[in-house]
Amino acid sequence: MHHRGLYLCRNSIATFLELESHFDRLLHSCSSLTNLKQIHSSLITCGFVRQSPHLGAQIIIKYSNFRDPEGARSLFDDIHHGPNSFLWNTMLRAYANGGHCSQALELYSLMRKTAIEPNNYTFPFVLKACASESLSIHGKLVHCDVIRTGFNSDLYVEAALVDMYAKCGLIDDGQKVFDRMSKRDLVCWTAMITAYEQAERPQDSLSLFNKMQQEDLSMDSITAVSVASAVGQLGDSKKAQSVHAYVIRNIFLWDICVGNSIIAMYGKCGDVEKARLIFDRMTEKDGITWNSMLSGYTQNGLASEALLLFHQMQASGSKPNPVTALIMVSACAYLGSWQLGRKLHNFIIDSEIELDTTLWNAIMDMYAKCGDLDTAVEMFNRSHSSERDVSSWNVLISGYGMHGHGNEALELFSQMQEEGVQPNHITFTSILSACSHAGLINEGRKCFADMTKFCVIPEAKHYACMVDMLGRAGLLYEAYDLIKNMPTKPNDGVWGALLLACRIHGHGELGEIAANNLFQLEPEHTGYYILMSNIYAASSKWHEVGKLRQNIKSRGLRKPAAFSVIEFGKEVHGFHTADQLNPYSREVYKRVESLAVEMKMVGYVPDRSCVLHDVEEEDKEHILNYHSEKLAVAFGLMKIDPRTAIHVTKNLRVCNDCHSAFKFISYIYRRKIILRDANRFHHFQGGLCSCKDYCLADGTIQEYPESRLQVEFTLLLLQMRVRWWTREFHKELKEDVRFFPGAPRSTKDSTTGPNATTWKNLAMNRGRKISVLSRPACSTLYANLKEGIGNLRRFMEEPRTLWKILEIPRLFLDLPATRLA
DNA sequence: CTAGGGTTAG
Repeated sequence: MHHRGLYLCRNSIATFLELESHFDRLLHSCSSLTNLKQIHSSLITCGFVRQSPHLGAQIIIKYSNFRDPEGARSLFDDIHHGPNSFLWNTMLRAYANGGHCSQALELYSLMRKTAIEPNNYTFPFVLKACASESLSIHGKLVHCDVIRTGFNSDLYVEAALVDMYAKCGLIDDGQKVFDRMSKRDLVCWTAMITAYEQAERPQDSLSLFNKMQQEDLSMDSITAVSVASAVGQLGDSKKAQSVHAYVIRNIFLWDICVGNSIIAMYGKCGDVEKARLIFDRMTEKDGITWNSMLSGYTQNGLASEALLLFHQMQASGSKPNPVTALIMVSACAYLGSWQLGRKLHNFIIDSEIELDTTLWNAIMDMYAKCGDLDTAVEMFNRSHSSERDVSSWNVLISGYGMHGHGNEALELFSQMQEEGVQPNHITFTSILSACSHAGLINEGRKCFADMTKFCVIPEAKHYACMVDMLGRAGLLYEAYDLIKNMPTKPNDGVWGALLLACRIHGHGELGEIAANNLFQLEPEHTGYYILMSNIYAASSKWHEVGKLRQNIKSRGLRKPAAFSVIEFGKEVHGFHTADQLNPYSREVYKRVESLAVEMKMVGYVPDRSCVLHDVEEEDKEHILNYHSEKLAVAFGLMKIDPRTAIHVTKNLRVCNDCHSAFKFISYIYRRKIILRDANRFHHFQGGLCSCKDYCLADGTIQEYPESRLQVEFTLLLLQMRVRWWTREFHKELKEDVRFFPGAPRSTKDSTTGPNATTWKNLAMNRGRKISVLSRPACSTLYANLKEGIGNLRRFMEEPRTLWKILEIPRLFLDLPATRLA
């Protein structure tokens, strides 16, 4: 082909038109950059290049399609442009479409200097360049040129101005241009509708859409995409259905984008089934169709469905892109599945998906949320500071916070400032919640006060962190004052934090205030009714409890189902409360029953207040055993190598009773249990939890938690002459709680048994103070000890039957059997 | 001969 072109030139037979149409055909069938360069050079050789601006323009466009703006520019510079702006416009188009906005603007200013008059074609290209990099100042200057040259009533130019202002974030200026237009077509309506949608103002976007319909304009597929996206932002399932219906009625030719945006819309409105219906009906799909469906699943907590679909996607040969990777990494983070997360990480590396900062951050976050903080830290350290952005720091700060390492989080926060990284609103959410989890109240107060120094305006979520922190520490009125002085209206997060604090400290008055606000804000949220009814129950206001229960019933509300996940080798096991679907459920059921007996022997007392059903006291205890997290931990005890930690993830907050049980289990069986709940991580080891019981206790951080006291005390009893001591201790308990708090009343002979001194010594040997226990904690402990000892006595009386039903904990086997006889 | 509005992740 190349040679034929030259032949035609040499023989000079061909007319201008013949040559032009010849090259036209060549360009039409040109399919590679190399091919294009050949055509370009043969045009130069025959000297025809300067003759036909038409061909020049074609080649410029082709170059830009092959993403080679330099090639386009070299041709452009070669040509004698003549006095009109045609080729300039084409070159501007090449720059603008390729996203080379500074080159486009340079060329535009060169054009102005060369005194070439811009026309109605010039402005849309230049404005597009300004829009793509949000250069509003340049955009405004171009707007001046538009007015000066009199193109301000050209429909295309006006639409481009609207779009430019919107993309630069100057939506009001865009609206002004839009309002002044004498005639509006679908494109500029869509531009304006999209502008509001992109600005996350879905209401404005949709009301504009309604106005458009009143002008008898119907949408096309591009409008449909924006409208669907706006409805998705609203999360209004009813509106989603009407948009869907409207699209079916008014757009006869669906393209993939419409299908994709409808899938995304349904996903965001919580209607995954409908999304899947569309997905299955789409005969042609692209990468975004996948991704939209996957994120629909993950946004609705259906991570396992997402994983299944991802699997099918790979099986069908579709290639995941970086966005797919991001969605799936977050699904693993949600599930807390380290195995799956690790697999996915390897997959990303193997399939050479580009690991940009966003994806890198998501993977770090995934590891932190799967309990593997070390790997997250290592990844952070391995990245160069140039590859880090604010989110990288945020991810690690919140990771430390989740695991209860408040000081590390604070250290990272100051390190970040030393490196000149500007903290944003998310940084402050992370650092405040880290302070809250670690009980670092003064540090938290200081961070909150410093926010304005960093030009971050405290939002409701920051107030919620503060209320949570102060509230847990028992500073309920300080928390309430903070809420009252909020510059904006307190939201559900803020009141929810106060309500939780009131539950912890049994404060009915403030609890009612918080609850009444919450019932108005979120009338469908079951958790708030339950929290408030717990507060009433704690102060025996049964009438009020009944009223709330009735309220829940009449609204037809249900508590979200609790769910716990545990990994075992390559298997991932999920447990629901009282689950019978799990293949191991029989074994697990037996194990939780025996666990309860074993734990009671060392002083565990089931916390029946954690059962909210209206059932007999004895049944309550039974129900506690079948909590999803207990089932998962029991499974872990049976199946997982004792040298490795048991990792469990729960979708809701851990229940108080399970929290206490896991402390016992970690002590008795010498197992490390790492539990992720909806709020944070709990690392159980040796009878202690890393959260220092901050989530449950009355605010005083106990250096010596009650569970540990109970365990050690009971073991002490076992090691001594059991029968006798049990009886003696029982007597002692009846008299008084001598050893808590403060000094013992009298010092008995230490050889006679575990009196106050024995206790003190026991505690001292471990470098602990007993006196840190507060009075309410003491009375609970006292009651629990009493019940625990009662249990122990009953067991002692029938040791033989007991051993039969138990898998005897190793610790007991270590004890000489004679002592028990 | 050259023109304007778009979908997934956080």
